[in-house]
Amino acid sequence: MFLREIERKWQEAWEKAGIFEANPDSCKEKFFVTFPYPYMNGPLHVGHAFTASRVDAYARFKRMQGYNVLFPWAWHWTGQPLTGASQRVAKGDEAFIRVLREVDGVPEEELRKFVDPNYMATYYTNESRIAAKRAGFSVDWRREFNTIMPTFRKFVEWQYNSLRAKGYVTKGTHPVVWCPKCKSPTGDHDRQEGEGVTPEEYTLIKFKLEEDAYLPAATLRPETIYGVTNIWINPDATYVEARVNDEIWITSEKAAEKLKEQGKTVKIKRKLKGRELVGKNFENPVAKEKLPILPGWFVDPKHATGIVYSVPAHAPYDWLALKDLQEKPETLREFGLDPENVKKIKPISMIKVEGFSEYPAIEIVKELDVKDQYDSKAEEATKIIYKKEFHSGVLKENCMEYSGKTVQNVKEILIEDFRRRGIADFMYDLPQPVVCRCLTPCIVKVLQDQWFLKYSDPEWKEKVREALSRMKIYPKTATQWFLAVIDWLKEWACARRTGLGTPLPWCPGWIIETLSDSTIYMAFYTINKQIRRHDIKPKMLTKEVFNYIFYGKGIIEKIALKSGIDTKILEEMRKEFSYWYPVDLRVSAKELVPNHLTFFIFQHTALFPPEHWPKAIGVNGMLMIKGKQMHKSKGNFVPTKTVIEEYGADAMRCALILSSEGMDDPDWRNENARDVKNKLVSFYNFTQTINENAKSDEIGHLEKWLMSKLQHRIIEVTENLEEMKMRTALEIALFEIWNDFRWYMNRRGGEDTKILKDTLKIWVKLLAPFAPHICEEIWDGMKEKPFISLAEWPKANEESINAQAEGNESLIKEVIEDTLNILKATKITPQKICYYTASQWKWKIYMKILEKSRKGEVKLNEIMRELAAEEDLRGKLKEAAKFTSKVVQEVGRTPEKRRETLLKIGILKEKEVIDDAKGFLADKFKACIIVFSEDARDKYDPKLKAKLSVPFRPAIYIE
RNA sequence: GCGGGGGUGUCCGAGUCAGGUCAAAGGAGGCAGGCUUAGGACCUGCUGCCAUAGGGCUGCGUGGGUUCAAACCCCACCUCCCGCACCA
Repeated sequence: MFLREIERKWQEAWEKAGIFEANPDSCKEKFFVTFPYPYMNGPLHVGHAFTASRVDAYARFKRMQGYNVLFPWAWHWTGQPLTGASQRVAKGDEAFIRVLREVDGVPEEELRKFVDPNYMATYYTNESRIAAKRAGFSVDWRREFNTIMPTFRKFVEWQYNSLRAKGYVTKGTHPVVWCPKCKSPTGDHDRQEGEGVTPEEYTLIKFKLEEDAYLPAATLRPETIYGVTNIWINPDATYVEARVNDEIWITSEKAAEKLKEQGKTVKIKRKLKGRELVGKNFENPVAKEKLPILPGWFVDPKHATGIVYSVPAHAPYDWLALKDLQEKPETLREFGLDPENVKKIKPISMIKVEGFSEYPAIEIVKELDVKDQYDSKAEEATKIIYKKEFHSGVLKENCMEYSGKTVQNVKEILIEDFRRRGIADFMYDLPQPVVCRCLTPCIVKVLQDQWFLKYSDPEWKEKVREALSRMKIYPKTATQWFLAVIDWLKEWACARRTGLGTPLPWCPGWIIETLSDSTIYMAFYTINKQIRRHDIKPKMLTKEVFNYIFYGKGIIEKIALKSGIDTKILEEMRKEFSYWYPVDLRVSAKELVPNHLTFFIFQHTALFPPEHWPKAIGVNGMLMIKGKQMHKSKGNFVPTKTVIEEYGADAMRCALILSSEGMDDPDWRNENARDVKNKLVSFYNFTQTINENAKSDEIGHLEKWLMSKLQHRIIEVTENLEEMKMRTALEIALFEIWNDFRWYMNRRGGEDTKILKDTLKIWVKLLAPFAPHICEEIWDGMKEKPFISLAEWPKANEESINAQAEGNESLIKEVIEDTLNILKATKITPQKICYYTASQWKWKIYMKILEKSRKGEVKLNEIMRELAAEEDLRGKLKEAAKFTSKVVQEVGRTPEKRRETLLKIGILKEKEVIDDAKGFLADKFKACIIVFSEDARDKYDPKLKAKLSVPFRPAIYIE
C-alpha cells in the first residue's frame, strides 16, 4: 500500500536527518512538551495514541513556528500490575495467558519468559517503541528511559531525599482494606467482591458498665447520644471481655480481632454470650444517667463492635426493636427484665427536622408501613431519616452545649470534643463485605509507620494554587477541577511493600509508590541524553550532582572530583536542564487530573523555584471503543500497531484528533479511520492533479477571493492550535479549506491556475502537524526542500485579505440561495432568471446609514434633511424616505460585527459581479441569466420586481 | 454523599463566556444524479414542516423569567457521564 510506503520512507528520512533530536540552542526559543509515560504491562493502545497524537501535532506546530521543540518519551515500569501479571503467567493462569496471546499477540516463546516481570516489560516496551515510531511521533529518542533503570532510580532517590529534607514527607498511620491471607492491601482490582468499598470511620461511644468496664457502641451519628434510651446486645452472639490499651472493653469477638489490626493492643480475658450482658445497666457518659441493656437480635456481631446504642426517636431500627419488646413482654422474662420498666421507655426527641414532628423514626415507620425490625423496608426508612436529619436537622435544647447547631456543622466538632474528653474512641470497618481474589474476607487494617507526602499542608496547597494561576490550562473548564482537587487532596501514602520501583532511600523494605515517583521526571529527560552518551554510572549520580544540575549549587570541581563526572559534562547537563526547563506543556487524559497531574504541580512547587514550574497542561477525554471503555478482558482492546497497519499513521492520527475535543471522551470507530484514510488519499490525488494541471497565470477576483479566504483559514487554524483545540484546527485545515478550493474551482471552471499551487503550499503546511507523512510526500513532490516538518508555519498576510472579493462571492452565494428558495416555493422549472441590482442612490443611503450607525443612534429626520439636499434624489424623495426608514430599522437590528464587515466591503459593483458569474449561474439553474440595473430603462420587468432591490440583495424575477 | 463535566437536527458535533448575519458551521448517514468494468473510492445537488416569489411555522433537556430580540442571560426542575485514593 502506498500510504505505508511513504510513511516508512519519511520516518526513515527523519530519523536519518535527526530532525527531532533537540539540543540547546541559545539562538532559538525552546518549547518542551511531554506526554505521561505509558505503563508497560501491555502494548501501546489507541488511547495512548490519542493523547500522543495531540501532543505530537502541537509539537510539530510549534516546531514549524520556529521553536526549538523537545518531545521526549519514556516507559513506566514501576508498580504492582507488572509483577502481578508476571505472577499470573508463572502460576499458569490460562484465562490471563490467553488474553496476552490473542489480544496482545505475544508469541509463545516470548510468553514463557514473562515469568520475569522485567522481561515482560522489556517485550512490551520494544513493541510499543515500534508503534510510537510508526505513528510518526516527533520524539527525541536519545532521552528515552524506563522507570526502574538504576540511573533513574538515583534521580528518584534524590527527589525523595530532597522532599524529606524540605519537610514534605511525614510518617503516620493509615487505614486500608486488607487481606489477612495475602497480607497486603486489597485494591479494587484485587477484589472478588466489594468493588468500591472503602473503610468507614465509626465513632465508639464508651458507655460505662457497672463493673468498671466499657461498652464501646459503634455509630456514624455520635450526635444522637443525647437521645439514648438503652443499648442493644445480640443475646446469641459471642462477646469478649478484653483489655484494650489500658481499659477493659466488652465487644463482639470479631471486633476484638479487628481492633488488633487497628493499632490497639488487645488482650482477651474471657468470652461471654451476649445474654450475659442483657438486663444490666450502664451509664450514659453525657447525661450520667443509668440505662438498661436490652436484647436486640438485629445487631450484627460481625459489624463494628457488635454493640449498638438505641435512639428510638431518630433510628427506625431502634424504634422497631423497642416496640417489639414492649409488645411482646414474654421475650423479656428470660433475661430477668421487668416488662413494666421496658414499657416505660419513651423515645427522646433531640433533633428538629423540617417535615417531621417530634419522632421522625416513628413517623417514617408508619409512613412506609414497616412491620418489624426484620422488614427490608427498615433499611430504606433508616436511610431516609439519616439523610434528612443530616442535611436539615438541628439539635434541640436537650443537647447541652451543642443545642441549636445543625447536625451537619456540629458533627465533626462533637466527635473531636468527645475524643478529647475520653468519652469516645474510633474504629474502622467496612460498610459492606469485601472478599479478596484469594477468597479470603477482608478487614480494615491500620498501617503503621506509613510514609506520606503532606499534600494536606495548607502552605503547600497555596503554592500550588499560585502555580496553577500562572499556568494555562486547556480546556479552561478543567481549571475548576484542578482547584477542587487541590482542596480535597490529603496525605498521600507514597511507599508500598510490593511491586517494581525505587526503594525508599531512608527506609529499606519500602518502595516508592508509582504515582509518587512520576511527578518531576521530565527533568530527567533533560539530562538523560548525557547520562546515556557518556555512560554515566548510577553511583556517580550523587546528591551533589543533582543539586548542581538542578539548582546550580556547589563547586563544580569538587563535585566532579567526588562523583567522577567530568566538569564539562556536568556543565553540559546543567546547561541542558536550564535550557529546557520548565515544562511548557504536558498533555494527558482527564483521569489523571485528580492524581498525577495535580501531584505534578505539587512536587514542582516543592522542589523547584517558580521559574521552573510547569507552564501549561492540556487535558483530554478518555478514549472509548464504540462507546465503551477499552478493556483487554472485554475483548475491545485496540493496539496502536494494528490500527496503523490497517489505516496508516496519518489516518489514525487524524481520526483520533477529529473524534473529540476538550474533555469529551473520544470514540474510536474503525469506519471513521477508514473514511479519513480515503479523505487523505483523495487529498493527495487532488494535490497531484493541481501540480500537473495548474498552468494559467490569471489573477482575477476569484483568485483574490481564494487568497483572502486562505488568510482567514491560516488565522483560524493557528489560533485553535494555540488553544489546543486540535479538532477544530484540523477540521478547518482539512474540510473547510477543501470546501474553499471546491468553491473556487467550481466557480471558475476551465483550466487550473498557478495560484492554486501557491495556496496549496500553505494548505499542506497547515495539515502537516496532523498528517505529517502524506504532507511530507506532497511537499517533496512540489520540489520544496526537505522537510515540511521544518518548514515555516504560514502567517496570514493582511494585504491578501480582500473584503471586496469576499463580498462578491457571498453576494453570489446569497443570490443562489434566494433563487433556490423561490424555485422551491414556486416549483417553477426556470427558463429565464432576471436579477435587478439596486440603484446607486439606494447604495448611497445604505452606506450613509451604516456609517452613522457606527457613531451611535441613527436619527431618521437628520438623514432626511441631508438627503433633501442631494441632487440626484430630486423627485425621488418620497421613495427615498420609505427606503431609508426601512434600512434604518434593518441596520438597527444588525449586529455591530456584521455592520463593520459590510462597511469594509463597501459599495459592490453588483451588476458586474453577477454578470461575471452568469455562466456559473446559468449552468447551475439550467436557465438563461439576465442582469439589469434597477435604473436601466429598457429592462425586462413584467412583474415590476426591480424596485424591490436592496443593496446586497438584488431583486429576482423568474419565468 | 462530595466534587467535576454535559443534554443542540437521523447520528456525531460547533455555537453559549461578549444575545441580533442562527433553520443553527463542519462531518457522518440518507436520497438523487454524474464518473466508472466495478467500487466502502471520487464529484455535484438535496436532506425540519408548510408555501406558485426570496415568506411563515416549529425548533437547541423541561418549565418559567428578563429583552424590541434568547440555543446563548437569570431562576427552578429533570436527566446523563466521570472521579472519590494509596491504585495505574
